[in-house]
Order: sequence, then C-alpha cells, then structure tokens
Amino acid sequence: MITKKNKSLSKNENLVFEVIKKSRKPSKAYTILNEVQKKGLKAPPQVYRALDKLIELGLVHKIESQNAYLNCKDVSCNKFSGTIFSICNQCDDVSEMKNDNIKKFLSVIKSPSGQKCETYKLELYGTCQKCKS
Amino acid sequence: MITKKNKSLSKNENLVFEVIKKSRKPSKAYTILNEVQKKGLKAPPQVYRALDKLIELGLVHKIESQNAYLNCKDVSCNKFSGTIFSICNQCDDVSEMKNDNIKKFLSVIKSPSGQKCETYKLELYGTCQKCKS
DNA sequence: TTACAAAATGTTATATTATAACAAAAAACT
DNA sequence: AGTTTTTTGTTATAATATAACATTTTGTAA
Repeated sequence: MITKKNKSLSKNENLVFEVIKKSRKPSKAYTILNEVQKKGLKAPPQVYRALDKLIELGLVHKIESQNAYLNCKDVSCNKFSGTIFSICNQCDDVSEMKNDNIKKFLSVIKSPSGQKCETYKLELYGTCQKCKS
Repeated sequence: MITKKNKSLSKNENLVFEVIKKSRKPSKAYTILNEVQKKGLKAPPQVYRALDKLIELGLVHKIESQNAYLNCKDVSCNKFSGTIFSICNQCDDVSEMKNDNIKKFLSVIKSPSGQKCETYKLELYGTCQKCKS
C-alpha cells in the first residue's frame, strides 16, 4: 500500500487504517481495537502505535473534541498546514473542509507574544442539514 | 463572586475557578482535584461538575489537545462565538487570542454540506518566543 | 415557618482513553 | 550470516471522565 507520502504501511498500520477508512464517522480507538482483534491484534498499544504513525503521515486526523480518528480526505492537506472540521452538535457527524482560504488567512496571524502559526486545528460546530430537517 | 454572566458561583465552582485562575498554564483536572482536596473536596465528579459549569458560563475553556482547562482572558469572548488559542509545541504554553477578525471570517464559512458555523475552537501551534531564544 | 422543589454536594464505583516498559520477531542493510 | 532497525507482542498501569444514587443546602412560595 502506497500513501500520499509514498511510504508503505506496516501490517498493523494497514489494519487500523482500513477500519478508519471504512467508517464515515470518526472512529474511537477502542472501537478500532475491537475490529482489529478479529485480525489477531490484542492490545491498545498496537492500535495507538498505528494511529500515531498514520497521523504523522497525514493519513489520519484526530478530532480532539471527540477523541476519535478520521481518515484525511483532502489530498492537498499535509501536516505542515492544518486541518478544519465541520462538526454537528447533534449527531457528531464530522466532515473535513478544504483549507485554502483559511490557510492564507492564518499564515499572517501572529499571537500577541509574537508566535507564528505553523500548524492549526480548527473545529467548527453547528447543526448539519440532516439534523435541521 | 460575580461572573461576566452576572451569575454567582457555588462554593465548589469557586474553588475550582480559583485554582485555574492562579495558573498561567492550563490546569489538568486531577491537578485541580489535588489542590481542592486541601479544601475538603474528595472526588473527581466534584471537579468535573464545576468545570462543566464554568465552561458553560464561558469563564473557562478546555484546551482539547491537552485535556486541560484555562480561564478565559477575553472579555469579549462568549460561548456563542468561539475560541482561539496559540499553543507552543515545545513548552505547551497557551495564550488566548482575541477573535474579531477570525470571527468575521468564520461567520461566512459554510461546510460543503451547508452547515453553518455557530461556534468554533481554533488551536494554533507554533514555537513561542521564549522557546525560540 | 414550614413544606416543597430545585440546585448543589458528597460518595462509590466504574468506564474510557492512553502510555510505559520490556520482550520477541521480522525486515532491511552490509 | 551477522548486525541494526523497525515492527510487533504483551502486561501492567496511568490519566481522563462519567454513571448512578444519596444527602444536604438553598430558594421559593403557600
């Protein structure tokens, strides 16, 4: 398996990645563990190690407010820019957003103490169309 | 004690709030618990309940990537807009940023599925001045 | 001022999320 | 083949958070 970083994944990384990709919603670590246990994995560290690597490669993002993991759907996204997620307050649905405008916007922002933004995580909360109707 | 929401805090809420305010860095829940145990509190739920209330009142923000809690320093901030934090990768220092420009920027953003942004959490990661030198 | 309701607190237990530490196996390299 | 690096396996435990229920305190209004 070849990633967008041109790096092949290990067996466990692949198993975890497959579970995450299959789900439209962010996957919880212990739900992933449950799935991959069918394939022989046994313990949390095996999942968390794979998650760490997948995140580092930019293939998976952690949705911090949910402690859950979603595969990246933005080809132009890389870990040196940042991520934007639109999250529904009611059904917890998450969708990744492209970041061209915001990236430009944030690249000029500095903190009061002069800290420049290297990467960012933006979570937008609202009510999705489905939940509105 | 009167909050910016003109709501007086309960005894436990005050104790927790005082601990958070005393710290320049975000406080961890169990560190807070340790502190308030000196004042007679015993168990996690007492801390988490207070945190929930303080967050709801907009007095405290949760830094999601750190599972830690920081008191709000932006008078114009309220839970109906959103929060921006500048976070140092090296020392984990966090500072809250005013949000006038970004608020304006985000108010016009919609997700691909048409979801409008009601509130948001933005975490900006970089290296702070102190760590650079 | 008492009685009722609502809010806050106390308490025990347990669920959920994540990592440390070390051993063994597999793969890559020379 | 021998060495190093990467990946995997394994056990235990740390760190974060909530459920559920009992009690006390506070507010309210008859």
